Amino acid sequence: MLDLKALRRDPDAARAALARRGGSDAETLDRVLALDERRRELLPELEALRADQNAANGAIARAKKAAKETGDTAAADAAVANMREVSARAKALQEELTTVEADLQTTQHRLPNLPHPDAPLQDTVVRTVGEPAIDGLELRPAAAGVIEYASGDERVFEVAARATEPKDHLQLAGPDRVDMERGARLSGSRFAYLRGELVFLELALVQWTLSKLRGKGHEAVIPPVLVREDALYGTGFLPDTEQQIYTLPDDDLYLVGTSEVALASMHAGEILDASELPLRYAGFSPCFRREAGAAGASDRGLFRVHQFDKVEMFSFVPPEDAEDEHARLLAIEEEILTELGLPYRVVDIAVDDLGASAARKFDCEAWLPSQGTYRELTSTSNTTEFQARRLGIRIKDAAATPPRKAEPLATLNGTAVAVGRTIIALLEHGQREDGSVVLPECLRPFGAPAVLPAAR
RNA sequence: GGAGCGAUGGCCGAGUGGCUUAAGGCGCUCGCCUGCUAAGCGAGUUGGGGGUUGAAAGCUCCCUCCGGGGUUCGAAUCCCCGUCGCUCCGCCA
Repeated sequence: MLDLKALRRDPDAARAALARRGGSDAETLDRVLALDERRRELLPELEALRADQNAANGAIARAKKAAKETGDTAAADAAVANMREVSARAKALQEELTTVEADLQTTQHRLPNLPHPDAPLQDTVVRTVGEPAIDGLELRPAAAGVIEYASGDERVFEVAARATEPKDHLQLAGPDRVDMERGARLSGSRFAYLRGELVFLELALVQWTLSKLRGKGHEAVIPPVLVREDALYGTGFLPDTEQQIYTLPDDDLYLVGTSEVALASMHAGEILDASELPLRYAGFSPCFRREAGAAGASDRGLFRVHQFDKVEMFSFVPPEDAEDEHARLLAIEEEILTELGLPYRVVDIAVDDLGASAARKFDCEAWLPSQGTYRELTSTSNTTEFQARRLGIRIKDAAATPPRKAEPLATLNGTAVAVGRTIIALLEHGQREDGSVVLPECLRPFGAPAVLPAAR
């Protein structure tokens, strides 16, 4: 949600920023401004009547008291009759105001966040890190260091010219470890059983990540994944992505598509003292997505499923620190990919693809050998004050000079590990000629096997 | 799933239709007093919206007793719906 006062003060700036997203936000903005104006016409009128009522209140009380003693109720009755009229007018005004305010709120909720001025018009590769090849197939130097390429360097790698075709994750895992067929039989397409060693790989991945994040000040959280509508409106998923969300109509609950929803809502309605910030969390939860209209053969296996587990970073910071925090979350995502030995690139996401709540978003895309391309593994968004304003999360600093009144803070989110997609990348990159898979050293202390035997 | 009880300021807690503009206490802040500390005395202490202003300060009005409706000239107080908490019964991984 955007700041009404700011919109009122400088509507053209907002209009220009929204125009970069494309779409018809300008009309919505005009409607918001018109409703706001109407609201501010009605308010003083109604408040004047209220003041009358308050003033008359004591007088009526005294007249009633006097009437009780003297037995003469005429004065009291006249005062009441007079107020009856005022009250009727106030009631009519109140009704109109309520309608206008409800209308204002739903209209305001339709406006997306203003994009960051640096958010590009097209997806832009910021940097590419690591050699997009496969250790186990010896298509890459044994101890390849981190290689950085300049922004926009879209180097083409000779993936075709190799002795052995890389296998994809389904071939490497085999139907006993990623069981799509039985998953489909149970729940439909895009559901899978994860079995055997892969379960320990997931748990190791999760615990390695949570431990790392704890060291960086992110408190581990397992949140509810069934939430009320408010949480989805508050985080900007509604009204916007309803076709993507599972609902339980009998209970008025929704299955979250990411723990971002639950983490952002954790402090809904709270006023936090500046000294408590930053608040950083790492949520671990399943995520549910309907993936309506996402049919496509390129998303075989675990890449795009209706249910997956994810470790999500979430930060509450003062608005002026949001950009630094965004860089920090991105750096953690890159650190994780690097330590897992995955080549990746960072993409600055185009304004028209930001989603309602983000002002800026970076995706980290890992190289998938079987597809010969980079695919999204993680993503981090700076949602500035957009979510906090909807959720009523504010920062206050009484100790500051001058004292800082309660105002919305900034929220940011970033994927630490999307388990399914990370497993895909780990399998494909660790594969050896015989079909076995070497897993990253760092996961072993957390219970991951050193090597996954070849699929039967 | 059934039955009952409850929700008041940072905290405790009074308040069953009208000077409640929410008593009283605790905590906190400031001041006075004071060898120091404690005690004592005095003042302050929810959040939000509108108007005025270039902005801030100030001034002013309104709202705010879990949330939303209703009754009434007037609601913390009465009625309805919802949320959350507690107790009992039933069920249960």
